[in-house]
Amino acid sequence: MRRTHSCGELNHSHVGEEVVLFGWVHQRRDHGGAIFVDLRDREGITQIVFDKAHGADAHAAAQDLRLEYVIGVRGKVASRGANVNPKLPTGAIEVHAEELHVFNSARTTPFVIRDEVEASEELRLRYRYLDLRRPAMQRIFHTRHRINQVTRNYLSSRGFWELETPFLVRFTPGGARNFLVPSRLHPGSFYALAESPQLFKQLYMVSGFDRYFQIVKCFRDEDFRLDRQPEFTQIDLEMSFVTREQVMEVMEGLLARIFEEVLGQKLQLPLPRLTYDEAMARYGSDKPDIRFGLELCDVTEAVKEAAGGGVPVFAEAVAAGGIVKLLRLPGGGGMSRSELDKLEDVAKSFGARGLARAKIGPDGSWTQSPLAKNVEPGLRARINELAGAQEGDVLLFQVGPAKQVNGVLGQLRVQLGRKLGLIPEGSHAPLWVHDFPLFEYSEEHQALVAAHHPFTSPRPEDVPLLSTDPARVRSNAYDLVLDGFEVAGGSIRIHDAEIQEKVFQVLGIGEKERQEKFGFLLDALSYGAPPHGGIAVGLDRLVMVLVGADSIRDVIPFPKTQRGTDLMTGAPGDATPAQLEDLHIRVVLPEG
RNA sequence: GGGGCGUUAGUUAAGUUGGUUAUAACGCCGGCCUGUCACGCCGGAGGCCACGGGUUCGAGUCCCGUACGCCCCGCCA
Repeated sequence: MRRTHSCGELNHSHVGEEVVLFGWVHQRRDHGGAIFVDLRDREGITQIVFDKAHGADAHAAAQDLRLEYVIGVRGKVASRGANVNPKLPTGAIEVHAEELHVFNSARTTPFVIRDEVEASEELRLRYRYLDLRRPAMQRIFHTRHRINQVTRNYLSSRGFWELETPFLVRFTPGGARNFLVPSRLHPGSFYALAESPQLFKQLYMVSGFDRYFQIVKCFRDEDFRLDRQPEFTQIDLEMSFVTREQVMEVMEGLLARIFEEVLGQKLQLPLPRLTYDEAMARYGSDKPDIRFGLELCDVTEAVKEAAGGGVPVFAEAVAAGGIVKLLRLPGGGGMSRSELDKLEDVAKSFGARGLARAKIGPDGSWTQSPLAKNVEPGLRARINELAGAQEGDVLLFQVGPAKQVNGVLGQLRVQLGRKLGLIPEGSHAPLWVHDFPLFEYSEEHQALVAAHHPFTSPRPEDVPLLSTDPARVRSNAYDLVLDGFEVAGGSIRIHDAEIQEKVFQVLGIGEKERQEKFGFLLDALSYGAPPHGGIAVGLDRLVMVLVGADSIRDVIPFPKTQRGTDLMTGAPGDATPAQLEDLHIRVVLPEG
C-alpha cells in the first residue's frame, strides 16, 4: 500500500475514487455490523467505515483495532449525503474500507490523545511525544513553522542574510548567568553557551555584511518563569548605517506580516510608542498591557502640597522622597471587605507592605478606610478630582519608593484587568517602549550598571549628561511589547570610540578589564565600524501570545520543568567517572 | 535564596466536624448492536490516598519534614 492522500484533504470532489490513507486510530465506534474509525494524521481526521459489504476481512480485522493503533486503509470515498459531520472539514465524505493493514498496535496511552481531555502538565511532559500528537499541539507547531517561514522570506526580501554564530563562546561577564562547557583539550578552561549572538552580530557589521539575521537558540542559566526557559529562540537581526527608526520600521513590517499570516489581522502601522518614563507612570511597568485602561494615578504633588494632608504614611513617604499613587476601580465599592483583603494579600505577594484603600461615598467622602479618619477634606477632594473618583468606586493606594509603588500597582493592575474581564478576548496590542535609562543603580554592586549592555548608545542629546549626571542619560534602546510581554528588544550600538570610553568610565570598567573582557570587539570597532543597531525577538514568547498559549512550555516541543529537568529523558543526569576524568573535573556536592 | 498552591484508580476530579467496605466520569477488559461521530446498552477489573515521621482508640482528612509539579519575588547586561 502506498499513501495517496492525507486525512485532512478528502472532500466531495473525491467521491468514487479509490484512496489509501495512513494514520492513527483517533476514535472507534463499534456498531457490530459497522465499525466507524476516525483516522488521524497531521492534516486532519477522516471517518473510515468498516462493514461486511465493502470488505469482510477488513471488517473482521477492524474489531481488534484500539486507540492509537497505526494503520493503513484502502477503500473508496463515499458521500455522506445528508448525514454530514459539520465538525470535521472532511465531514461530507467517508472512506468505505476494503483493505486494512495494521502497521503497529499501541499500548493503552497514559492519557487519551484528544484536545478535550486535559492531562496534568507533568504527565504531558513525561510523555511529550504523545502530548504532541494532540491536534491542538500540532496546530501550535505548524503556526511556529509558518512564523519561521514568514520571517525568513520577509527578512531575505529586505536584504538580510541568514548567517550563523557559534554557541560555544568565550565567557563574557555581565548579563545572564552562562552555562559552562568544560574543555577537554584545555584542562581548567571552559566554553560558555552563548546567551545571545550579540557580539558576533556586531562583528558581522564590522565585516561589512550590512544586514544579518538568524533564528537562533540562546542559553541562560537563570530561574524559570511561565515565559522563560533556559534555552529559547530569538529572531536576531542587525543592520548597518541605520537609525533606530529604520530598525523599528523593519521590525514593524515583520510583525505586521506575521500578524497577517498567523491571525489574518491587519496591523495598524506605525505602532504606538511610549517612553519608559511614561510607561512606568501610567502603567507601572516597562512592558505594559495596553489592551485595557485602569491606568495609575499619581497624586504625589497633591500630597506634597497638602504636606501629607493629615495622613502619616503619606507625609512620611513624600518626606523620604517617595511617591503616592493609586488605582481607581470603577464600581469597585461593591467589593466585600474579604475581597479587598484578598487583594491586599496579592499586593503583599508583589512586595507591598499593605494596601490602603478608600471606598467613595456620597459627596466624595471616603469610607471603610483608615485613611478616611485622618485625611483632610481638601486633599481628599483633590485626590478624588485627580483620580476622577465617582461614588461607588474604590481607590487602592501605594506609597513609598517609586520603584516599589509602580511595581506593586503595575502588577495589581494586570491582575485586576484579567479578573474583571477588561481584556477583550483575542485582541492584541503591540507597542514600542523606548528611551530607557542607559544605566540603572545596582543594589548588589552599589554602582551604576548597564541597563541593556555596555555597547548601547545614549540618545545624542543626552551625551553631555554622561559626564555630569549619568543616571539621567536615556538610551537608544527600544522594546517591542505585546499584551504585557516583552517580545523584542534592541538598540543602536555605540560606534564612536569617545562615547564608548565615557560609558566605560561611568561603569567603572578600566582599561585592563576592557581589554580582557571585550578586547576583540573593541579592536574590531577600531578598524572602521559602521554605525549599526538591531533587535532580537523572543520567538517563543511571540508564538505563545499569538496562539494564546498559557505558558512558553506549550510552544516549545521539549521544554524543561521549572526546576530545569526534562521529565521525559531525565536530563540533567550524572556523568561517569571516566567522563569527569577526561574533562579534568571533580564534583563537590553541597552539604546535606 | 524566599513566599504561595497542589499531589486520592490508567486519567481528571469528589471525599463533610477525624469514624465501618474511599466515590464519579472518562479510559481499560468482556458481551450486544449497521449510521455513529464525546455512539448507545449490559457486565467487570482496577487504590502503598506522593514519601517519611508524629498526634489520636482511630488519619485520605490534623501537625512536622522530604520529594515532585505549578505560580510569584529575587535573578534574567
